[in-house]
Amino acid sequence: MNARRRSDDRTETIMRTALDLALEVGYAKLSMEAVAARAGVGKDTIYRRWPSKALLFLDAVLSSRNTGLEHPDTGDIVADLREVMSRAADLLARPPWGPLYQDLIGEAQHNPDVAAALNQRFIQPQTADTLARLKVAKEQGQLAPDFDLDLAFEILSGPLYFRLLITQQPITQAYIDRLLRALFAGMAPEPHPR
Amino acid sequence: MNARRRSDDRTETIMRTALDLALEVGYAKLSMEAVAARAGVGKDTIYRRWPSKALLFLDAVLSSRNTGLEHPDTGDIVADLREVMSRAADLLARPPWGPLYQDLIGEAQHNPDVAAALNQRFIQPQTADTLARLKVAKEQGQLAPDFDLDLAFEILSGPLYFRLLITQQPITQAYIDRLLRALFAGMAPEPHPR
Amino acid sequence: MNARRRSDDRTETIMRTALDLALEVGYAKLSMEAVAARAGVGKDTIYRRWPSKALLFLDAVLSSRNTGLEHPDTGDIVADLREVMSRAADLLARPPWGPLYQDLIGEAQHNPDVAAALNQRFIQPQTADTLARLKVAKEQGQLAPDFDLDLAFEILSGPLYFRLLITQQPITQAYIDRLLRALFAGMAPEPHPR
Amino acid sequence: MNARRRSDDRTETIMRTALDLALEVGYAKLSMEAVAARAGVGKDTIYRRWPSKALLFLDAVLSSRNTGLEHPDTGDIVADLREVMSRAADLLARPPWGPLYQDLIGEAQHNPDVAAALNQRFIQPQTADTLARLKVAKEQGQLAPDFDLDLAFEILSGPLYFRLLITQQPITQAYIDRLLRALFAGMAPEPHPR
DNA sequence: CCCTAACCGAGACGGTACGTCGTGTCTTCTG
DNA sequence: CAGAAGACACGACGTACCGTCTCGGTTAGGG
Repeated sequence: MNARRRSDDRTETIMRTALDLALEVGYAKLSMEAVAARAGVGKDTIYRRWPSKALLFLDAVLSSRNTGLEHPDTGDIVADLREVMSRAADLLARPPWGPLYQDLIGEAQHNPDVAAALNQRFIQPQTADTLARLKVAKEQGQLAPDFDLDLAFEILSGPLYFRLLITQQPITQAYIDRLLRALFAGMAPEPHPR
Repeated sequence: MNARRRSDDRTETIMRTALDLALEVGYAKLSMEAVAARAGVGKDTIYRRWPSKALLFLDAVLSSRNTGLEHPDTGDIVADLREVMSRAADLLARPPWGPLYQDLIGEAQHNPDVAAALNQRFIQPQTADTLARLKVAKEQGQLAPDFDLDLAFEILSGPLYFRLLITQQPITQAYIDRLLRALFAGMAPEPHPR
Repeated sequence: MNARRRSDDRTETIMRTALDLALEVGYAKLSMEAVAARAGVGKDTIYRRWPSKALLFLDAVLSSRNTGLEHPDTGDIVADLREVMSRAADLLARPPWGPLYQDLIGEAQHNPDVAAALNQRFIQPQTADTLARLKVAKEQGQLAPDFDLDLAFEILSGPLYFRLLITQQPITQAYIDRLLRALFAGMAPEPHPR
Repeated sequence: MNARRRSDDRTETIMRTALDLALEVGYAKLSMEAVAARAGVGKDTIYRRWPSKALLFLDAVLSSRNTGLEHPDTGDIVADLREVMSRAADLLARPPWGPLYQDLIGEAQHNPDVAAALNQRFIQPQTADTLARLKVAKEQGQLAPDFDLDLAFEILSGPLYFRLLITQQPITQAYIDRLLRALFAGMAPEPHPR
């Protein structure tokens, strides 16, 4: 009801500053000293809140905006997935967020705390949202009763991450459509499946 | 024809030392100083050969062994893919190689040189090998003429990397089988696709 | 008239704590934070009373005890001086007071406030006491009318401080006797002075 | 014969810089960071040579000049002592050297390394020089055979240090003369000594 | 006897400096 | 004469205190 508490102000100032700097020089060259200096804050004030650069960065990235990646429900599961995948590709594979997200995942590879926090705060909610939408579709009969929702999610997500992190090929709308078509129309090895 | 040249010895000594140290303390805590000291080599001798820690590490990891991930051809494309995917999962997602491979990919996220070298020296050959095997299968009529080989490769690889890098769920034989079944038996959403 | 006021209690608690800590870790490693923490007192409560660590320390040392260095008057000026000098050497050049006193003088070298307070609160009273005793002796005819009292005091004190602060040689009873003998029997360079 | 070695240059640069800074801001506010920055040198380069600010400062002060406090020998011991004491008072009790010397002695009060080095490198040589001059005088019959040389030195030095370090009274030529007169003419307690 | 202003503990805060580590370059000296 | 050894300038680390500044929670005295 009343004004935001003093310490909260600093927390947000620091995260915003960290994000700004990360956007300017990249996560690798981000330094606690620079964040402290630009934020007009003592280093202790940062270390009191985050034990490492990695977790500050994670917090800064994940707190900075609402992802806008919630699933709509137009009644057409394929259209809805297409919509969210497109938005995700636009957001996470393009500047300014793309490099930050890549760095976050890069850091997670050798930092269990970051890996855990990233999973808990971003991957799992996003996964749960997708699975919920798929579940509704299955209940509405748009998907077969034995449709493997978990696997479907990974088949849709995996290739996108593969392109983002490994081959760095662009993730186009056409590619998303190919993926969706393969998943929902079946990728039968023979001309006439079944 | 005669004994290996002196400088080659050093190159290999350094790479082996770097690899040993990386296995002991992890890539993040690997230092050029430590490599030089343990290898009994001047730091310049390292910098003369590699421009950065990242590329030395990449070289050390990729040169250290033959991957053994070439595709067999038993005539059964699914069995052959299953075999290679299992071997890859065993090799790349488990200690001692798993963490190193993860670190390599992590480093690639903010280091274009590493990303390029990793692609060129590991990902692309591996991709080409798989695609070649798939092409043979298509020519033998095991796959439909319009079967999207590139996409198939990414649908098989993507989810494995997703689990390795993002969710850190285990990559079991059962999971590989689920993936292969989905891809080759089709994942029709409705009982009677099309 | 009634019980000591609350704030006085704190003042003494703080000084006592400062003294304890100084005895344990030395003045150089004494910190206001540590004093506050051990005294169970806020830092402001200390700063409200003393403007700096140095002046708190000075207060703590000088308030902690009565020196017991007042001059007796047995009628024998030499014996009386000998007595006081011995007591001073025992007190100020030996643990636990010696190191504290040395630190105080050390601090005074670059802190005019400490230098002034030390002079005013310890050195000058002590000097005045000695000079008063010498004056009585002169009036009693034990000393020549033109005996230079001020200089005599400095000749007695200077060498003691020289040993305490500079050469760190022990100040023995024998040394004090040598000093007194030199001063009162004369240190004639030639067999027959003048 | 050939040019000064590189590392020697840095050693001297650092000492000179430390001395300059000490003259500007005083020893208490001298910081290793500031020395390094102004000398254009990494902090490690300083720490490789001196383990602490105190020892760097000591080295800087003691190496910076020849004291010029060697004893002349005009044949008149009193005149020679007077000469050296005057020069010492001018040098050590006046800016710019006075404050530095005071700080050095101040630091020595809680730093045994500094105390030892100061004694060994400055006090003892100076003492030895004075005693040698006194010894010559005694051999020439200017001083009585039982003249206590060591004590004489301390009676001459002690009061000067007492004024410098404790009471901060000025050390005038007149004061030096009073001291010398007292020592050599005798300070008889009675009107007619002996 | 309650109210209220002063005081207090606790410790966050912006700073400064510490002493250490690793980087990539540059020197020195040796086998 | 190449290479080990390591010095070097630099930048960042994470820590310790400084002296100032909130923040609530007493606490005692005056109404």
